[in-house]
Amino acid sequence: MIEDVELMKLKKELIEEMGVYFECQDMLSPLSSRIFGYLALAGDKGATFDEILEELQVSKSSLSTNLQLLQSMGRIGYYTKPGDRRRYFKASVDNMINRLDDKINSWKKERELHVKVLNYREKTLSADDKLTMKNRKDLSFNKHYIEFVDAMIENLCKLKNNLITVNQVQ
Amino acid sequence: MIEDVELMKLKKELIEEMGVYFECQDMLSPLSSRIFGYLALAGDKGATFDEILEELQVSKSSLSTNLQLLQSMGRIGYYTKPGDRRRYFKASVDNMINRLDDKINSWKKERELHVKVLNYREKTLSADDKLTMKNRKDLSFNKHYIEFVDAMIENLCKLKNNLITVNQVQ
DNA sequence: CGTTTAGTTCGGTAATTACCGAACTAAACA
DNA sequence: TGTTTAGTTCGGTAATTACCGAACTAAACG
Repeated sequence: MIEDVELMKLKKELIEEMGVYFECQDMLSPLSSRIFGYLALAGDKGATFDEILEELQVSKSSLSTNLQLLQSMGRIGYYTKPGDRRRYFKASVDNMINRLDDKINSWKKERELHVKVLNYREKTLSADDKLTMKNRKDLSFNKHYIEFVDAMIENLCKLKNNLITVNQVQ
Repeated sequence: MIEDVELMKLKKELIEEMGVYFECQDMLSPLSSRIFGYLALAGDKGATFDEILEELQVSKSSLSTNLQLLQSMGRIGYYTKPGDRRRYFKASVDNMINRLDDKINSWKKERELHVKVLNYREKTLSADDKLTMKNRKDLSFNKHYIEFVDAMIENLCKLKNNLITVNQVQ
């Protein structure tokens, strides 16, 4: 692969853009999210410790710590080649699916909380309160939201399984 | 509304549980997420500055700052009553829908990034590389993921409009 | 067995964030 | 017009987080 200057610039920009996204979206440290972004670009062959070091210009210790962090979260893994001591870190399809699982679980938690809130609100509203239009609307919104979250979870699971199937073909 | 001891304890627990959730999920400060949780429980009538102060036991300045933050994010609003200077802060249905919008936008960003990564990867892979099974599978996963995200976005939008409609009835 | 390679561990520091108290403002009340 | 109410603003501090360098380990190589 020939790395021309333009492509290298594009790479740096993409890593930074993904970095910001994962930082906010997945609550990763700045460095963790840039590593993850870099590995997303590196694709199937992954990248070695030194390659990441070179690209991101950070200390060995920070890189080591953040690679361990990402591995413990199930976001990356590594493989080795016989006769080569280096690890090839990569964000595999399995890791991507782990990330989906996290999203599914967070919707499940959101559902659980909504049920608890609805429950609490029904307990605390007096019989009179329940008859007012505002409150009836409010509670019905809550119920609809729970149904909505159910649909979301179902969809996520379906599409996750879809991705697994596609990946397993051959 | 009579606040018995048991119910108060349940309330505190729920606020804390939501607090932790929103902190991670929506990147809110600890206090912001607890305020939001409290207002979710308070429901349609909302809560005054002093009521929140009393419940969460924080300083006026912190409360003020975090209320402004939540308002600027579109996560809460307030209304006033004639002859009552106090603001009644609340997380209305509209605010909940704003939150959904944020989620939709983040999926859109995720889609955009995936397209960019796919683009980059196709550029950097040589013609030979593209023929290997691993890489073909890898790129096809990427394409499937984009389709998957499209489906997610469509679903979120549909269900958001659903919620808006339900809310507008009367 | 000494040296190189490929990381890891540990202690510390710089930067950021979250929160606080005190002083302040602006409206309303007496 | 002075006082209360309902917050806001500002400067500072405590806690957390992110990162770093230096010393270390464990495997492999010569």
